[in-house]
Amino acid sequence: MTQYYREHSKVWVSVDCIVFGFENNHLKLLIGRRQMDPGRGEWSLYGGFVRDDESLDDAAYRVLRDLTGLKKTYMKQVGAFGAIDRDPGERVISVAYCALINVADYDDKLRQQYGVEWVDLDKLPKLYSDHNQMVSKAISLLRRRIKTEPLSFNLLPDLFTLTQLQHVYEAILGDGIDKRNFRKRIKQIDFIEKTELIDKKTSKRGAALYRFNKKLYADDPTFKL
Amino acid sequence: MTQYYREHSKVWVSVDCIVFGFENNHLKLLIGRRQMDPGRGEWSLYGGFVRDDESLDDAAYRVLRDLTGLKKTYMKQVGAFGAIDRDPGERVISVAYCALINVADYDDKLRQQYGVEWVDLDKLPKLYSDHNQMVSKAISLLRRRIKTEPLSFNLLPDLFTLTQLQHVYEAILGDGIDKRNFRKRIKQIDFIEKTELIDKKTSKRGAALYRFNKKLYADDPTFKL
DNA sequence: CCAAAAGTGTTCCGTCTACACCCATGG
DNA sequence: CCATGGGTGTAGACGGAACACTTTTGG
Repeated sequence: MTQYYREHSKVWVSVDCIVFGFENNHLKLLIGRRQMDPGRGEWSLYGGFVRDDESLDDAAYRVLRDLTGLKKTYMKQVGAFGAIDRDPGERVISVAYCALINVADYDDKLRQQYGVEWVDLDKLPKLYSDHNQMVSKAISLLRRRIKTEPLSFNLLPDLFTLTQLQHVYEAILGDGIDKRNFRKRIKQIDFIEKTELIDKKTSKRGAALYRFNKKLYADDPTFKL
Repeated sequence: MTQYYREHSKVWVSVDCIVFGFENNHLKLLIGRRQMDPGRGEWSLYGGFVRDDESLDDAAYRVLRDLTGLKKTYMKQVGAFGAIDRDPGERVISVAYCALINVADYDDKLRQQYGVEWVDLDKLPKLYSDHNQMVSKAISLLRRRIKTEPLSFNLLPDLFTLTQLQHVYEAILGDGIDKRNFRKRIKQIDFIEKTELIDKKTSKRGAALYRFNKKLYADDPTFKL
């Protein structure tokens, strides 16, 4: 039976994590300098090889957890990248995953330890291999999904102001949104709850803090911005 | 340098083709009985292993061409499937691809020779391994994309009637569309050209035949049904 | 002459968009 | 007291959905 498999050759399979964050009203990407050959010193996504005892998804979660210490992150497969010479060393097929994390949850000591940086998405340098393509695909997926799935909350703290939320949408969609229209729409969404708490950090008057109610969303998972 | 790779293990990678067709106003899927172990005799998508000298996309095109003889088909990656035990024999990661073909272009002798059949999508049996999941994902991708990309033409002959076109949309989206609203929208789309030809096969009165003008679409690739 | 599919417009309603001013507060 | 960001409503435009009858012709 294994004869059937043996006729064919195996390849290395890796996962690469496209980690988005949100800071100073800008989308950021977590990238670092490659510390191994081939491509040593080039900017690169953070990745790792898939092991025998883990699924692709598990591999992606492991790689992200290794890097950030974060466990329950939003993660979605972007796609498999398999050009013959995409890796300059050997034939490696890579499966890209897109993660959305709250920058504040990421211990900055750990970040420095791994030598990765938050880079502004619109100042993204040339990356190793086909990583720029992966990022492009991730962004276009993100832009499409943000309209029908409550993704933005993954980029924010548990409590956030409506202005922050609006800035996330603007950063992802790439242009401005009318404040009144935005807030009108948000008000109609049950699972975005206003709390009694006030955030005084960003303004003198203070802004109401909101919260994403996961349970309410699970009850009625319809979303349309 | 290769030391770096050697620390990790390789896996088999295959591609599986989800081939959609359209016949008798229904979406059909091309599936066959597996002729090898493991899973001999089970219904299955048609697939093959990725070779050293071809990219993932090339592998998918090769597998589809082997099966159907068709070269310039619409094809899109659906995603990578990598559960540890998804293949009952060995660890195999599979990348699923979705193809849309015109049933009439597929030589029926060839089809029989390969022992594959067109099966109504809503009568789809239990398939081998995780192939049902692949199909589900392909359909949901298709439903989303059909609204913003001119995909339906791939399932039809070069010349088609508006009624046929409408049936394709109904089959994919899964419910009825108002004829007048549909035709109103189609009329606004420049790259769907009315020809002087009349199709008399489906009605006594005859229906105008239309054509998808690829060049016009390439000039202005905006589409919204 | 009739069955069967092709073809054709209008009205209504809900949704999206544009738009400008007052409020509260810390410094 | 003023600079700064927070918060609010309305009117007009637009697009999508509902809806029924006439035309053509092969048998």
